[in-house]
Amino acid sequence: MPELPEVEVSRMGIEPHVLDQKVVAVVIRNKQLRWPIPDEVHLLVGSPITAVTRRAKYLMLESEKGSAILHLGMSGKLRIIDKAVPVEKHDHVDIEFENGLVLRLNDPRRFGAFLWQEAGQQHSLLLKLGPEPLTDEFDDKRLFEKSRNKTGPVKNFIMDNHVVVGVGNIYANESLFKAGIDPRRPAGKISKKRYQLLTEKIKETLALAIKQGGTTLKDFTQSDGNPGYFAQELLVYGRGGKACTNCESTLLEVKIGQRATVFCKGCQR
DNA sequence: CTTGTCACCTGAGCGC
DNA sequence: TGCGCTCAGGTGACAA
Repeated sequence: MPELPEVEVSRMGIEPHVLDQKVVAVVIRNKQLRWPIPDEVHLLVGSPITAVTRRAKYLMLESEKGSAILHLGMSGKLRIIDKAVPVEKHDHVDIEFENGLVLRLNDPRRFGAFLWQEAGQQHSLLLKLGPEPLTDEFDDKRLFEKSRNKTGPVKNFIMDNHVVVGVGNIYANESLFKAGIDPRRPAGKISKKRYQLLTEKIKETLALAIKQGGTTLKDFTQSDGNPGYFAQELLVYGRGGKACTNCESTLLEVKIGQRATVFCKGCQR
């Protein structure tokens, strides 16, 4: 399900309901997510949430004791609901708050994670992450320099979390189309000028997607249960075999690094 | 070091 | 209806 925009939309949806709210219970129905949920997550109980933050596609519920770290994997969804709402299939975790609301994690494929980070510590998963795409730390200079000597396709390069975080399959496809770059082109052979455009398009695409409430394909919903509307803006993702919106030629679909890749042979070089 | 492949898991959609 | 197959928005772990 979620790429950075969907996670950020979830964060914004959750924050007003849980900020400064004391956690009264953490209910775990199935601890077998990508990793077993550690017992330490119960340390959240009794303290108010001091912040809801995001790093890459990880969400952090912070408290004085430490932070609960949530990752939605491919199929995870978070909802803010009343405690009385009946539990459904794949509702693995509830975080209950003093105000009677519950943050409920539903994740059919269980590629998501629910982990714990001691106050003042940095979880090992977060240590090696590259810069946030929507900050000034992510710029064309960095992209260009990191790409030298890279022989693999540029699409894999921009999806590499060491290079920049939060660019998943949808937005990699979309950004490369908007920048007019063939996703198969070796990352090390792209000019600085073209990386400048790509950097702009990545930022622009992610920012627009957040504004639209994320991309609803099958099952993404915002934390209020409403869908995101960015799917209407998709120019190439999921449109293999259809006409390019720019030149009308047929969009090609190939696999790059096991992932569906759609591009226009005419517009992307 | 880099690069590529596999694995984790469930559900939807398709052809037969 | 049912079976078997493929595919799906992520990413750590491992092999080469």
